[in-house]
Amino acid sequence: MSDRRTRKRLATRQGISDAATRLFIERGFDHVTVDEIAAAADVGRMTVFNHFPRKEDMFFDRDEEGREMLREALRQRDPDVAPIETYRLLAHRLIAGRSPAVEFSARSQGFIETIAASETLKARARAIRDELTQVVAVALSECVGREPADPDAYLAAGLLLATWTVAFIQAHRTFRQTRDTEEARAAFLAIVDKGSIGLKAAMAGTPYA
Amino acid sequence: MSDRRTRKRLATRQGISDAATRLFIERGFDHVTVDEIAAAADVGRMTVFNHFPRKEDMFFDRDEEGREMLREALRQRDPDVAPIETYRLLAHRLIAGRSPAVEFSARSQGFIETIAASETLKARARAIRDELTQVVAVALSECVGREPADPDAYLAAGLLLATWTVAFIQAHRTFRQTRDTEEARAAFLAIVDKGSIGLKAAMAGTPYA
DNA sequence: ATCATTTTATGTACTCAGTACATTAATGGA
DNA sequence: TCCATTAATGTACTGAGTACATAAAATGAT
Repeated sequence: MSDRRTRKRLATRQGISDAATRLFIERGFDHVTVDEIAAAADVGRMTVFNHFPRKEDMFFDRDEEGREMLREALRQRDPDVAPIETYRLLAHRLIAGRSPAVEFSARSQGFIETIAASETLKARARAIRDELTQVVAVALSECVGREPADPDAYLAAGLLLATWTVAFIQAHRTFRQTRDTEEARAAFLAIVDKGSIGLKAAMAGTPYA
Repeated sequence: MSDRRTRKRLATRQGISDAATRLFIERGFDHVTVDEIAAAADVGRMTVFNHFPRKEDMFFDRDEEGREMLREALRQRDPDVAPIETYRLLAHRLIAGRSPAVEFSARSQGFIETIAASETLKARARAIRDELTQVVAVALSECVGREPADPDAYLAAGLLLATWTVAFIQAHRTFRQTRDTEEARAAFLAIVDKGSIGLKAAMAGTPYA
């Protein structure tokens, strides 16, 4: 088994990502050079680019998990529950389960502020949001047996991600002002629920609602 | 009057933007250098950066018009029509009026494909979408006399821009497949109308619906 | 018209992300 | 141990964007 190899490779990768993320949060994304990251992680500059084609990839290193979560939610859904309702329930489950994906804490605040301070990181966050929209659209259409390019699925996915995005941002705003995690969670769910009402109305008559 | 100065400045700016856009569409955004743009526009390289801080600014040179249109729609609205319905009517008006903002033609197809082929241009397109969302959220809250950070306004704006974005993309897909402008227009309005139903449901009980 | 002022165009020299390509070194299997 | 594979690294380059200085053009007042 060629295991030590992969373990070492992953360790190197993690070391770079950790060093980079720490530096980004400390000093801001745009005030950290790749050379400094390489030095901090004690690797060569090219090793950094070997593992992370773009500088911002070191910060958003776990974005595949989000995609997988959204796919998995529909894959394991209760057939009696409509896809859209499944996603609403997922939001509640993530909050109840203290999922890091919707965490409102001093730590997550640091991440958010780091992103907000950098055009590059904001751009990547938007790209990830678009990817998630695609994932949901495809998962939705597949889930009800429609073609992958079904316009209804795209509208549903767009509305869903818009809702979650606004919910996330507003919840973080709430947390910033109140420093109260529970209040932020409540704000998140309130907006998700409100958006779900709209989503269901828009999808009335389709298999998604 | 210091008019020739501004006229010359604007002419220089327009010349750069025109040359750049032509080259971008011809050869792809990433295969055109700023030096080539400067040469094509017959100006110095620094003049390019003087007018356009970012390369992609030369392509998206008229994005302020979109913001102004969305603000103006609410400013001049019929008080008997709800803000959300105002935006639905705006979409229909733009289509009926053959507005370049929602044009489906071989020319617009060229623009879209140029954007789709470049991560940088896609990133800027997403940023513009976010800016439009902000504009709508602020305009909406202002329009009904709520605070500018009203969560309902942000949700409404998010859902609205999500709807328009999906409508625009799907309509362009329709056009690409059918080459039929009218069919693309119909697809655009169908999705906008469907989204509006959801938007109204989500905003039920607020002054926005 | 001429000169001083302001604004616009431009040149020089730099930083830094990202790429192409070559090379070294570590690892695993035979 | 020797060979094949893969990871780490070095060198040299391209091209966007910045800082700062300068030239050139337009303006207004005299």
